[in-house]
Amino acid sequence: MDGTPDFKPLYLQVKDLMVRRLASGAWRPGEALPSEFQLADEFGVSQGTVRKALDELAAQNLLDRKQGKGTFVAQHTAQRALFHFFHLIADTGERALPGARMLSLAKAKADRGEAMRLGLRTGSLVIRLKRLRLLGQRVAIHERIVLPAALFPGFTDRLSVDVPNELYRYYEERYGVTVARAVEKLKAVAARPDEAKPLGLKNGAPLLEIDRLAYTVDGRAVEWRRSRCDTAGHHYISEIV
Amino acid sequence: MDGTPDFKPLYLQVKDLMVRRLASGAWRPGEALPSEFQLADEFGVSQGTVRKALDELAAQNLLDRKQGKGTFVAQHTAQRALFHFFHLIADTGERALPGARMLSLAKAKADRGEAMRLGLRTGSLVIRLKRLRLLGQRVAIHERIVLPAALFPGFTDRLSVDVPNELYRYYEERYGVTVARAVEKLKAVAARPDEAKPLGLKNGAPLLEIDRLAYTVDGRAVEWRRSRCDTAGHHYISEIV
DNA sequence: GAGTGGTCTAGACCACAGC
DNA sequence: CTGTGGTCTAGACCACTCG
Repeated sequence: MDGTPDFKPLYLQVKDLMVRRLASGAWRPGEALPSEFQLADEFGVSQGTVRKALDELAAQNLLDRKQGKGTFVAQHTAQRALFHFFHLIADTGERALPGARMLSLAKAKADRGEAMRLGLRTGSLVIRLKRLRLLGQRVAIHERIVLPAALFPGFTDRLSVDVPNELYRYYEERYGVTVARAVEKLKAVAARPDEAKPLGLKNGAPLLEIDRLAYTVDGRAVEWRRSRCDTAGHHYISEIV
Repeated sequence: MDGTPDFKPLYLQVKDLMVRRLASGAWRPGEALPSEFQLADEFGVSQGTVRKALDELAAQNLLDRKQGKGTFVAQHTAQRALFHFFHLIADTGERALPGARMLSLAKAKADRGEAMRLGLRTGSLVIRLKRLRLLGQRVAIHERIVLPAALFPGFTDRLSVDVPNELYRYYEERYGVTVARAVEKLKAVAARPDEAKPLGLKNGAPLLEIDRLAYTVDGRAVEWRRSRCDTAGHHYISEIV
């Protein structure tokens, strides 16, 4: 009747259960998981099967395994932001997290594009955030960020200056929203007047547009971010293996 | 005296031996490897240890494992080119390999930049190739490719029109040079006259520059490619996991 | 030394491809 | 039916961390 073979290895079933725990917040970022043998007992499988599930989750960067210490729920640290979620680096090879200067922060009703990308109904409330970012000393990125307001209660009540530079860590610590995965679409675009001016460029200057949708571990879109970057002296790095 | 702990798991030693076979051409693209048990016998380890080495090589896309059939050396097919090595896709989500139109093909002495990137001595011979590429029906990419001439004997002797669109497959089949890995650096740049004209753009129009260095399995750089792309209606995709 | 993850082994059985 | 890779188990031992 169906056609789907629907055979699912044990270790994948175990993995699904673990993902559910991560998504539900039963296991929180930074926490240590029970040992492999404890988990094996709990799930009624052998330690080897648990290990295979854990290894896959670690490969997806959802867990951190440390020999001799234990298995920990991955956490958004500065290091992770820098090496995992920020791909713009200086042409010299140096990496540094860019500073940020807030331009505006407001709550509004989602337009069609925002609603579609974030999986909301048109008219749902979203938080819109604009800021400039600095590569080295130079203002080089104009950034627009859109969040579903329902997931971030009280976000706009805070003074603009309070919203920190490292947003993913902030989402995680303050709202329990962990970004696990993102898809970036890159284009070259011409700078518009409102972007060119703060970046010290002429209208029409080439900018690298990075259009990012970020997702939680259970697949909900939680942030839409569009960064327009002056890539003089910097580049976006992408490794193909 | 030394400080390096230098403990190396068996499966990594086995993996190294296998990589050497791949690099040497003892195992050629498309070929089937011996079965896990045969390999285990040959290397004097258990089948589980061989499996772990094979799994890592498969994860690096150096091998293809097919249940019920065997383990095969990865090969550059159109599919692989499309999904693995070509990241420009239409904004609609459609993917298609771009056509190519050769502009020029010549042998010359490497300049400093070419020599440095390809790990050659200045003055070594390189092959320079320029072409235009089509996204859909539109000429949208201006591409410059540089190869170490020593690895591709007779390349420039062929009529330009003979050099095929899918270069990586051609390198592999004709010269036994397999591209296993690449690093791409992306920037937004302004179109120069010689680029703008064939692309039907104004001077200074924004282009996405993709600067790629491609490596063999044993880490030698074998191609430097710089593509400048008109990204109207297309984008470069990058997934962060 | 006790506890954790990492490696290695050996054997049984399952899913899949192809003759 | 046979051969391949894929899963699952159980047990031994190794490397690392920390008290």
